[in-house]
Order: sequence, then structure tokens, then C-alpha cells
Amino acid sequence: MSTRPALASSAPPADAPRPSRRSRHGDTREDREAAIVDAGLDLFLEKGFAATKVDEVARRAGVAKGTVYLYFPSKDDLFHAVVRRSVEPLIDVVEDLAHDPDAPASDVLTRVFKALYAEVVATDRREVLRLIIAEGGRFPKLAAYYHTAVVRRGGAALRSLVAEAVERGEFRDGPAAQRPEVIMGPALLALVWTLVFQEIDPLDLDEILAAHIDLVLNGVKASA
Amino acid sequence: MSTRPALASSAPPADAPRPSRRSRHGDTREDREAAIVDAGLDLFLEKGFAATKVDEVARRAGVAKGTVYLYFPSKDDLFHAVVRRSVEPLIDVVEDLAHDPDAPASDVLTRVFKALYAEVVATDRREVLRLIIAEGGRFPKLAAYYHTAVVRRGGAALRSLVAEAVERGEFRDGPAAQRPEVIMGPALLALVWTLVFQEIDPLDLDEILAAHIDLVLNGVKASA
DNA sequence: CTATAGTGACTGACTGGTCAGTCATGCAAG
DNA sequence: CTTGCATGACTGACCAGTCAGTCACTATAG
Repeated sequence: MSTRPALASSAPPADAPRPSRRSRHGDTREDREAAIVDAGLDLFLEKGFAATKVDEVARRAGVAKGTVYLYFPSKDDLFHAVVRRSVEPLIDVVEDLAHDPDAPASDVLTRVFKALYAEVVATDRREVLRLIIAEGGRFPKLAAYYHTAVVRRGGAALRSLVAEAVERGEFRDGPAAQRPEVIMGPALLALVWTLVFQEIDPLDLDEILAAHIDLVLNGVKASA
Repeated sequence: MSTRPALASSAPPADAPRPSRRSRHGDTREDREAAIVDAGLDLFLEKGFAATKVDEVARRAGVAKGTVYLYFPSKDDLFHAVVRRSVEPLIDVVEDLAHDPDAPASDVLTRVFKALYAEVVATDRREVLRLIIAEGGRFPKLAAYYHTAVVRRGGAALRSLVAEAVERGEFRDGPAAQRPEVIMGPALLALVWTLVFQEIDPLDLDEILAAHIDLVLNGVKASA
């Protein structure tokens, strides 16, 4: 396992272009893996980790249970892949919006809030957060990944946005400007509310978004 | 089996004072039930519903598995009892603080925020919210209970507090005052952050509390 | 007061069912 | 023919819920 035998004459070079043989059913290795992850995404989001059966994921992906284990060593690993797959697209969207150094910070924030409500809170993507909260305790690596991929990156962007606005005199300095994470709070509230009470007492997201923007901008703007 | 013989002369009257026999081990029925709920509380909070074994709850409560089923018809019912038990104390604490019609609303809010951070966000009680979020989907009754017991009640109190402050001219009217739920957002953010990222990147709750108060009060206060 | 029958709280081995992960076999592509 | 992907029946572990039996205590009889 440690050293290769020296006689490796006809051994394929390490950088062999991977035959990439088509699978039995005519699709590529990547297609199948994606199908499995997609099926897992649906089911994990819908039912959580424990209640989702590997067999079910396999059937929804159109493969047999054993096939799942050709692509992922365990249910845990499949779960990680699923979360990664569902988080990554989010990041790019938001990062694009936030990077606009010349616009007033209040415009940038408004735009980001609107995007978050429309693209996350109001869609099934919010379920990702349920997974993170629910399973984060049992999968510390999951929490760590999410922290690195989303929280740390988003926090840094937010921090610099606000710091610049303070310097420019657009925002008031103070405890809130020092801890700009708090301004995302109302969006999280809307998200969690929707997750838990959607059926019982659905939130009017437009109103909440307006209230959020109103509260935050008045809370941090330098007094006129 | 169906009817008693008519001669039941010395039958005890229906209103007999219930001997209230002590249980085999010398403690009362209520003691044992409480012990089981307490054990369940620990374990459900720590591991979630699916990962907690009834046998484990029983052992921690110092009884046999079968005994649990003498007190609760199913694991689900035990779970409900556990959540109810852990939520009820919270409500009273906060409700007391909030009811102070003569104080300025900003003082009342500050007091409530401080209490929430100290009594919930900074303690194991925050785990209750993880349960609600994680299992709310699979137990709609749980979400409904929490909504009635906590959200609806708290929301009503908050709404009237803010409405009065607006009338008095202390708070500015506007979208935020119309949807005062949003002002609780940062506390929820702190709570969820702590739940998920405690180990990785712990939050300085004092700073966040200060930022929260700063943001919210400046966000809703009528301009001087 | 002692002996005996009655009560019901408590126990834990057992059952039936579920499910993650394995592996002998089949089969299509090269 | 050979290679290695794909299959799904199978295994072993696990666990919610059950129930026949035990035992501490109570009530009544002698």
C-alpha cells in the first residue's frame, strides 16, 4: 500500500486519461453519481437523515441499492455530498450580488436581502438550513463545512461592506456596525418561521422583507 | 365479566379517597413520571428523537423499559411530554418581564432581550429550538403546540407593546412597527449560531446582545 | 398478632420489523 | 474472452413495543 513495486513496466501512467467507460445503461459515471446525489437531496431535505433509507434513494435514482455503495462508501458520505451539492450554488449567487464596491451599501443590502428571501427563504432551499441545524450536532464536519463555505465567507463580505459604509459616513458606527451579523437576523427568523409554521401560520414574506429592510437600514444609517 | 353480581354490598364507594399507594421503590407515581420525563429531556435534547432509545431513557430514569410504557403509550407521547415540560417554564419568565405598561418600550425590549440571551441562548434551553426545527416536520402537533404556547402569545405581547409605543410617539411607525416579529430576528440568529457553530466559532453573546439592542432601538425609535 | 390471599407496579426477555452494508452472480462493453 | 459495473437477496445489528411472570405491599381471616 505504501510503495509501488519497481517493476511497473506496463502499468498505466498515473495520469492516464481515465477510460471513462460508459456504464451499463449508457450514461457516464458522473451522470449516475449526480442522479444519486439528486435523489438523496430530495429525500434528505424532505425527511431528514435518519428517516431516509438508502434503498429509497437508490430506487429514486433508478439504480439498485448496491450501486449507491459503488459511488459512496457510506450513507454518511452520501449525506455530505448532498449537502455540499445543495449549498454551493447558493454561495455564488449571493457573492455576485454583494460585490459592487461603488453602490451605496444600503442598496447592496437591499438587493442581497431581496435575493435571499426570493431564492432561499421562499424556496425549498430553506430546507438545507433545517438539515444543518438538525444534523449539525451529529455531524460536526457538516457544521464545519457550512461554516467555512457560507458563514465565514458571507460574514467577511458583510463586514467589509459595512466597514466601508461607516468610513464613507453612510452608516453610523456603533455596536451594530461592529457586529454586522445581527442584520441578517430577521431573514433567519423568516426562514425558520417558514420552516416550522408554514402550514399553521404562513408568513407574508413581502411584508417581512419590507420590515426587515426598514428596520435594518434605519438601525444603521447615519442620522440625516 | 361484564356485570358485577348484584350482591355487591361492601363494594367501596366510587369516590373512595384513592389509597395512592406508593410504588414498589417508595416513590410516588408522579415522582417516577417526572424522572422519566427528565431522563427523556436530557437524551432527546442531546441526541434528537430518532437517535434516542426508549431503553436508554428508562435506564437513565432508573426503571425498566416496560415501565416507560406504563406511563406513556408510545415513544411519540413521551416526546411530546418532554417538549411540553421544557417549554412551559420559559413562557412564564418572559411574560412577567414583558408586562410593564408604564415603562418605556425601549426599556421593556432591552430587558426582554437580555433575559432571552441569558436564559435561553446562553443555556441548554436553546436545544429545545433545535428539536422544534428538526422534528417539527415529522410532528406537526409539536409545531402547533409550540406555535400556540410560544409564538402566538409572544407575538401578541410584542405587537401590543410596539403599537402602544408608536401611539405614544416613542417609536416610529412604518413597516418594521407593523411587523414587529422582525426585531426578534437577531436573537434567533444568535441562538442558531450557538446551536450549530458553538464548537467551531463561538459567539460573544454580550457583543451580539449589544449590537442587537443598538440595531433594533435605532431602527424603530422615532427620530429625536 | 400472624397467616394467607389479593393487587398492581414493575421487570426484562422476546417478537416482529426495519435497514445499513455485503457479496456471489449476472451481464454488457471493449 | 476479459474486465469490472451493476444487481438485489441476504446478513447481522438494532430497536419499539409486548406480556407472562415477579414481588412488595395491603387487606382480610383466623
